Amino acid sequence: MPNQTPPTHRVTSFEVAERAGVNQSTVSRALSGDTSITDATREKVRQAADELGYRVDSRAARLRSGKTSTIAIVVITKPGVEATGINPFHYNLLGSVCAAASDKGYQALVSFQSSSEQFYSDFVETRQADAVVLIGTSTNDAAWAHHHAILNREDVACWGSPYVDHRRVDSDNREGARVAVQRLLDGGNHKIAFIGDTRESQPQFRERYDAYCTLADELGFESGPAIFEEGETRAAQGRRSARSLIESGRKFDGIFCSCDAMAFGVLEVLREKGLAVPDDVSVIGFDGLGSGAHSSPPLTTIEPDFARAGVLLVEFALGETAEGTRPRAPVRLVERQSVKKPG
Amino acid sequence: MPNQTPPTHRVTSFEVAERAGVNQSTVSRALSGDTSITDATREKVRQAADELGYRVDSRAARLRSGKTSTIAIVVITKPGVEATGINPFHYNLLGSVCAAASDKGYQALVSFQSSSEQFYSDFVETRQADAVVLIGTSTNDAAWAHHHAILNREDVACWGSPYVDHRRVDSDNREGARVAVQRLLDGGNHKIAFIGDTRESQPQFRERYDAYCTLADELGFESGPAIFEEGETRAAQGRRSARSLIESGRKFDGIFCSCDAMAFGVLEVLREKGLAVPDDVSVIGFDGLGSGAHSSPPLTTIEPDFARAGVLLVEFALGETAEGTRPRAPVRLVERQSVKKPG
DNA sequence: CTGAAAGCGCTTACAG
DNA sequence: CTGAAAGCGCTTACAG
Repeated sequence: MPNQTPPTHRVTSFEVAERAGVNQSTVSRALSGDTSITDATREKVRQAADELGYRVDSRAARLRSGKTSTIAIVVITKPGVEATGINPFHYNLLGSVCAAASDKGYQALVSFQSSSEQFYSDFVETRQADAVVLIGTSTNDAAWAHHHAILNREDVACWGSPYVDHRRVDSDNREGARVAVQRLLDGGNHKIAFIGDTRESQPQFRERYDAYCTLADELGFESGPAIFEEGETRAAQGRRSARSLIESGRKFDGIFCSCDAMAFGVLEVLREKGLAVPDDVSVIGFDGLGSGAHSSPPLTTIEPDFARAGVLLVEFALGETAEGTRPRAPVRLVERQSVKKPG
Repeated sequence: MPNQTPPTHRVTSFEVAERAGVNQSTVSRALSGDTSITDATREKVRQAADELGYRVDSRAARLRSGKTSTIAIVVITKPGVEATGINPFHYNLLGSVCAAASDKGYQALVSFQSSSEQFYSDFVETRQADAVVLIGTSTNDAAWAHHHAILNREDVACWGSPYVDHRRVDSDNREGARVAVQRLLDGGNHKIAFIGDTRESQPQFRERYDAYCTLADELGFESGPAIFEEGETRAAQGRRSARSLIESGRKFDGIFCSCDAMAFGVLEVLREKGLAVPDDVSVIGFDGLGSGAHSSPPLTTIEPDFARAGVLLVEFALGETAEGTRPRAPVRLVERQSVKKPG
């Protein structure tokens, strides 16, 4: 156990230098791993630092070096929604972005923003971060409008923005739709309805719907217009949309939901109306929410590769992505029990 | 639109001072809201700053002022678990801690840590933060062991640690157990089983179990030993524990689960065994997970006040809590459909 | 391979 | 109410 100096006084590199009998600059080099330093010197410095309980002050180091080694992550949430009400999708993405940042040697500075008094993104200007990643619900118009101006900056990347003309990362929605629809077809479902929010401000859902339409021609299944009814939450939208679909009299034996949160509402109404899932109608979602494992029945879904999504966002914000590219997170089928088994 | 200088050169407070015709120190005071500055001067400075696109460099400001204005939040997760597999409870808590930090004027530096190469908590030593909040799964022994030494430091607070003798914040577990058990009783269920992980390393669950035992005497319902079977996930533990309970032949008409994640597994097995919830057996959970709204049936549960929990953690870490206090987050009943209606 | 010096961009006593 | 000076604790050319 080294002699720790009492924490009354902050130990500086100067004192370490004195104790080790070297110059302050040598302390800095030794501790930062500069290869020009002799092993013997480095060891001497390390020991002195340990004995004094010295740690470099990151504020000073960053000021002098000009770096921040930090990525700001802003999570946009809906006003008035508490922690338990935030779509788990955004939490998952947050976790992945933090992990990706960390893997690249960056700290993650995160803020949750829902209403105007919280809107803030000047992390780079104030030298708090080298880049900013924005993620969150595309339904908070005010928040995205506030951040709109920075969304095409080279040190920014986002997921979930309602705008298409920007530095965004998305799921591979076309491929996801293809896998979803194919899975329904394999289960013998050929009258496939699409439930989801395809308004202009929801580009990711529009992509899924557009792909569904294209695939209907290609693969020859019965499609139709997107079904969507307003509601407070995605689950409520799902419930009302499902009712609307049923009441329309339209025939269907499969439903492709634009997101899991809506699918949960759809599942509820189907059960309530006495329609068995998957025997009467198969349902597939999109997002890969973990809670889908506990819905009734457990929800089959398309899951984006979250780890990859985090990496893509961080790389994009750090300017490591080739110009003109729109990065896409790969997707995969998560087989559970809401779609009829093939054959 | 003010004349923005090209970003080739970083604008300093010195240049703003020149343009505004004041001293550098006046710029600093004017922009930081120092009340001794005249409105006229402040306005002059503000304008010069706007015209030059000046923003204070937070690294320099923090170095000089000695502050960091940052709280580090470390989220402990299980090794090998991806973003979708992290218990949503910890995400919710993370969101609340971030919000609480922000409300107090602090930034939140967050890291997810699961395995030894990621373990790190020297945020205060390296002047990256003024305090650290640790949250996460109590099942990652190695992680908590690594952080054990700092858990009684005045600038640290935690939630979920397997150790009891430390600066921890918890749900009001006794009150939660009381509300849960009373709800079951009100629904006419008097043979109440407890399913949960009550090993020593899970103090929060032990508290719930202990309260259940005490209440059994007080309120006069049939209790019994805690039922717990090992499993990879909480859901798996819940499934195996439910099977074990059923196979034991013990009579029960109500189950109090130590956490929602296990309750989801319990619900599955009950359905599989043909036991109707809540008609044959009522089930109540603990944690207030949002996904409980979509289980079958939707799970009645005890929810801690997450917003308050976040505030308590931040205040504790910031040394604003009275000495010797163990802060407790209040709890409330979230009525859904897994417990029989009273009367 | 190491030292001596300069300076990153601010804030804060200390004066007046 | 504002100015002039000092200095927070590092890193990095520049020498040798």
